[in-house]
Parts: sequence; structure tokens; C-alpha cells
Amino acid sequence: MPKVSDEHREQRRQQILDAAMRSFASKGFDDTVMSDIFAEAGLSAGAVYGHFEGKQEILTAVAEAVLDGGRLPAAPARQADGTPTHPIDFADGFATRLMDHVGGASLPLQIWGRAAADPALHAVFDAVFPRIVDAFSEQIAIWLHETRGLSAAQAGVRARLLASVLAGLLQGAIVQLVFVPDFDRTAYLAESRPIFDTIHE
Amino acid sequence: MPKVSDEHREQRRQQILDAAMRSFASKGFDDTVMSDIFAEAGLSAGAVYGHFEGKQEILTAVAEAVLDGGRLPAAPARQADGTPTHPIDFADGFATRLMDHVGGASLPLQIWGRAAADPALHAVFDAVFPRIVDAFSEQIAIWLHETRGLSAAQAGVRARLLASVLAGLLQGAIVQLVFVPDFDRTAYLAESRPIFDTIHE
DNA sequence: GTCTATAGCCGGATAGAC
DNA sequence: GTCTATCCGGCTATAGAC
Repeated sequence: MPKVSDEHREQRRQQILDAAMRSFASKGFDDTVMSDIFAEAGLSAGAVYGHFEGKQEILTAVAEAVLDGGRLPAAPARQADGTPTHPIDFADGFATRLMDHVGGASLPLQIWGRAAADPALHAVFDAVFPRIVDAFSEQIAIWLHETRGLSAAQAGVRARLLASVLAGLLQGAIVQLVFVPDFDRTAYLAESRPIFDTIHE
Repeated sequence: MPKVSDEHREQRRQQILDAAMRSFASKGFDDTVMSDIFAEAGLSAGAVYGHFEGKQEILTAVAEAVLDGGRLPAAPARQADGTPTHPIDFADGFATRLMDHVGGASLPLQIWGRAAADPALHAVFDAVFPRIVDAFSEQIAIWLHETRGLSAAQAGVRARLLASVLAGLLQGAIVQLVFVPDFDRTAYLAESRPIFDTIHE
């Protein structure tokens, strides 16, 4: 098993994807021409085409890297004192890690837009998004159960709905991060807390 | 002043924009080629280029039509009994009209994505979005003042923040409308009501 | 103003040497 | 595996007749 060779191959692939990500983020996908990627990666046409079939495959791979919940924290998350992390904080942390990973909010937004009319990207979204919502849902259920006194069953049902809202809040934040220069994510999320904090029983 | 001629000219422009909107919505902007628009509009190349400089200008005009808050209800809106419409209902009505107007959520999402890396579209967004947020903010301020008892000054400050959150909720709903087949906008918005309904003083 | 036909370019992908 | 040089297809935009 040629382990070193495979590692190098993987590194080269990553080098190309990183270059493509930077170019897509700054110029957009279809204003990025292959030679932009060659230049950004410091490689030639032949080298790139040795690792990817073409531009579309590069985009698909970038979309997987961008949308991937790989950095998704495993729910349930707890604080130092053992109480479950508040769902808003859980989501906020996820957003922070995601945006650090992909260099801001622009790329996710661009990919959503293309995915709306591109079946290959749509499939990537479909594969990734449910995992994010499930993680949110699980965290919310535990938080509702342990801090708000809901039964496990009640908490589970309610958590599904709330997870969609929480994801939506984050999606809205991403849109506004791209377009509103002085957008304040912390204040935005703080105003949303009553969605969770006023639940009781 | 050749009024009839201008009217016909305007109609033809609209005919081209409608054709482009349909094609963009189903195939996406850059998989739409000019001949798609010719065919969809039932016109020839020459006819279209007599009304628009090129593809980019058509996209910009479509973006204006799609993002335009022209169908924005004038705030403050009131119900039959004179009480201000709840901000959530106000926003829900806006979303309904917008999506009727542009044939769903796909086109807004695609345009946001392109606008993230296209200065011309970014400018269109910047021109339109503040008007939407301002209308939300005004409606929220009046609702807070009249139904929750806040002073006009308190309500005004709080409303700005809440308007951003309300817009974000709608943006998240648009994302999920495109990607989640059985997304339930009504339930989603219903869960968000505590953001407003628990405010007091 | 609108049509048909076409020009001209540009970008994605490949061929073949190393 | 990677490079350079090049091809080919397809797209936008225009020319010129009506």
C-alpha cells in the first residue's frame, strides 16, 4: 500500500481545492476561469486535470467542503458545570467554526444560489443539511428536557420544529453578513433567545 | 410625446424580462444562453438586443424586479379592528406576495448568491434591502408601542434590531423553501412569535 | 424594429514532450 | 505527474436585409 504517495496526492487535491475556494469566494464561480485556479494554486493545466475531471467536479468538491458539517460539534454539548449548552450558543459556535473554515459567508451563499438550479449541488446540500438540523434538534431536545422541564417525548417533538427555526436564523445571518456591512451577529442572536427561553411546562 | 409607442416599448421590455425570469428560475443564470431567452420570449436576437445591451443588463433588470420591495405593504398596517398587524403576519404577507410575484423562492436565492460576488447586483440589493428593513422596523415600532406599551422612543430603538431578525427569519425560510420539500412556513413563523410576544414594560 | 446569418472570441479541455 | 501549447465548441453580440 503506497501510503506516502496517497498522502501526497491528497495534499495536492487539497491545494487545488483551496485555490479554487479562494477564487470562487472573491470572483464568483463563473467569473473564475480555469487559468485563475491554475495561477492561484501555482500549478499548470495538466496538473489540475490530473486530479479533477473538470470545473464542475471542482465546484462539487468545494461545495462538499463548504457545506460539510464536519466541524459540527457532537450534540449534546455541555458547559463546565454540566448543564447543556444553550441552543443559540451551540448554533453560534457552529457558525463561527464554519465561517473560519471557509473564509466568510460569501461562499455558502453562492453555493446555495447555484444549488437552487444545479442538481449535483442540490444533492450535496440534501446530504449535509439534515445532519446539521439533526444535531441542532438533539441539542435542543436535551436542553428543553434538562433545563425547561419538558418530558423527553415533548422535548423531542418540539425540538424538530425549533431546529428548523434555528437553522433559518443562521441562514438569515449569513445573508446579512454578506450584504450588511455592520451586521452584528451577537445582537441578532441575542434577540432570538426568547424563542427558547420562554418555553416552559 | 409619443405615449403609445413608449407603452409598447415598455411592454416588450417586460415580455423579455418575464422570459428571462422563467429561464433563470429553471436553468440558472449561466446555464441560460441568450437563445433560450429568444425562444422563451418568442423573439429574435435582434429584437432583444434592441431593448437590452446584453445579458448582464437583463440580469440586473431581473434582479431589480425580483428584489424590489414594490409590493411592500406600506407600514403601518392595521387589522379590521384598528390594532396594528402583528410583525410576523406583516412579514408573512410580504413573503407571500413576493413569491407569487417571482414564481417561488429559487430566483431570490440565486440572485443573492450572484450578488455576493457581482458588484452590480450587490448595488441592487443595497438599494432595496434597507427599504424592506425600514418597513419592518416601522411596523414593529408601532406594534410595540400600541400593543406592548413601550414608549415611542423605546419601541423605535428595539424595532431596528428586531427588524433585522425578522428579515433574517424570512431569508432562512426562503433557503429552506428551496431545499426542504415539506417545509412548513406557517409553523416555522409560529415558533418565532415569542421573539415579539414576550416583550413587555 | 425585427429578422437571419455569422463573426469573433474566450474558455474548458486535451495532446504530447519531459 | 506535470508542463506548454493548442484545439474545438459554444456563446455573446453584430451586420445587413427587410
